[in-house]
Amino acid sequence: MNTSWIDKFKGLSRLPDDIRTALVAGSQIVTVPAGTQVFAPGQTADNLLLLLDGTVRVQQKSDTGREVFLYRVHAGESCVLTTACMLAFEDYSADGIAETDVTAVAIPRKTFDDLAAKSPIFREFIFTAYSRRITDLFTLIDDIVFQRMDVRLASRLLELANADNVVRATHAFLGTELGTAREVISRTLSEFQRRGWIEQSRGEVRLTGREGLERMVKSAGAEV
Amino acid sequence: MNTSWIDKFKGLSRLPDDIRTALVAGSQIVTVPAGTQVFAPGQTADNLLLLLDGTVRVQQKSDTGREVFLYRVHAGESCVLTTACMLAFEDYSADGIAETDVTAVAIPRKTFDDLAAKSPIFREFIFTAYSRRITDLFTLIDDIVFQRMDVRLASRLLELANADNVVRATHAFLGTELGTAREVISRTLSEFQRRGWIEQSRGEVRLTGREGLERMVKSAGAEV
DNA sequence: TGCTTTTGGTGACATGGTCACCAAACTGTC
DNA sequence: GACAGTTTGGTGACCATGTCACCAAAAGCA
Repeated sequence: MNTSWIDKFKGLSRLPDDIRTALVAGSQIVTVPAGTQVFAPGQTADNLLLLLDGTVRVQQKSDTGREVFLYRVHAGESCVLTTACMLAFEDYSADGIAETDVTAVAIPRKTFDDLAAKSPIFREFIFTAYSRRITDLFTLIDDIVFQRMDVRLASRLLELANADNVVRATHAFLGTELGTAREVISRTLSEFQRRGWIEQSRGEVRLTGREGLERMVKSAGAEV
Repeated sequence: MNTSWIDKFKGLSRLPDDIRTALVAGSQIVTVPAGTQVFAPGQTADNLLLLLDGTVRVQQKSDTGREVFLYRVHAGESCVLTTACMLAFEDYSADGIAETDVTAVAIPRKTFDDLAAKSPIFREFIFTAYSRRITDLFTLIDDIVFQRMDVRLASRLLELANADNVVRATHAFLGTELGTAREVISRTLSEFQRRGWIEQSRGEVRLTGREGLERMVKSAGAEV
């Protein structure tokens, strides 16, 4: 039995051998293609997912059809919201989408509960994951309420850029990512371009002057 | 040993007798006066609080000194953020203040961990509490991003009004409550007054036409 | 090629946040 | 009561952002 994936998760690496064995035996590795809805309100989720590879985007759907990005689950993190999903709250309306092809460890409810009973380290791992999400949401709220749009966009561009300093995203995508309107993104990007920080082409932003963006973010005392 | 407070918490009422005894024996009832800081970043919290009476206001402090209200913990709910506080995340900056005199059950870390190991029902109670907070934050974010200020204020006034339809709060307080500026509250309240929905006096808003406020809230498909 | 869809640009306008002030209402002190 | 200081609320000007109504260019497709 291969337990090697366990060490991808910081909080789990200290698990004793018997728990590691139980965890691996009681779970399975799954892959889901990009675009799959990993969880959704009303849909019973009977697995806790630990991401080995890829990213999951968690977003809030409003009544009016618009969407706000909440957070992104990366490899090495767990998608605790699926456990909240298990509990099925009435008015809750967030869903999770695989942004890329995703490989994950699926821990069924029974295994999850057994381990939570037996292992203090596993418990701490779960509580830490919950707390991390909560504090992430705190900083997101702080950001939305207090931070200027141009700073938030600059910060997000730096985050999303690949090794070639290119962000592959439409203005509309960046809009939902920051919970704003496409027009606002268009205007702000034009301004960035005027300052020589970026070049634009359809569906793509090329960062030609990271320093400018970084300066803007830093001088605003930026959160992520 | 008096275990009667346990039944104030919906998720705990199903606890078996031995766990009830352990919970009561391993915790104590505390009271804190209004205005006390219940938890804060950097401050080690070694107790999980279950509120028996009073309310705790959880708010985010921004770098610039402004504050946003995040949520309110009521009697019968647990203040799970103290557990997050135990974990002490770097960039986390929310604090909790007793808004009224508060009576609470303080569960020290050791008892908490013992019970989490022994009782599936206790575990579920804790996970439910976490999930509840997370979904609360989701609806808050949705509200901030999509809802108009006048609707949010109307909704909040209805919530905060006492039995006499009076809200005792300054404009500045309502401002932090909704994450906006005092001036915006002043303007919006003037408009409500013009429409005959409220009367104002210093530090006090009297709801003289709840129907109008309720209509506004309902027609916006309102969240809390 | 022409038609449709996706993406991006733009002006006009409404809402909300910020700033600078002022005025009125309370508080405490003499 | 008179006075000064503090708290609370009101207001106009201005800027940032969200909304709406269009249009145009680019890409996809029959």
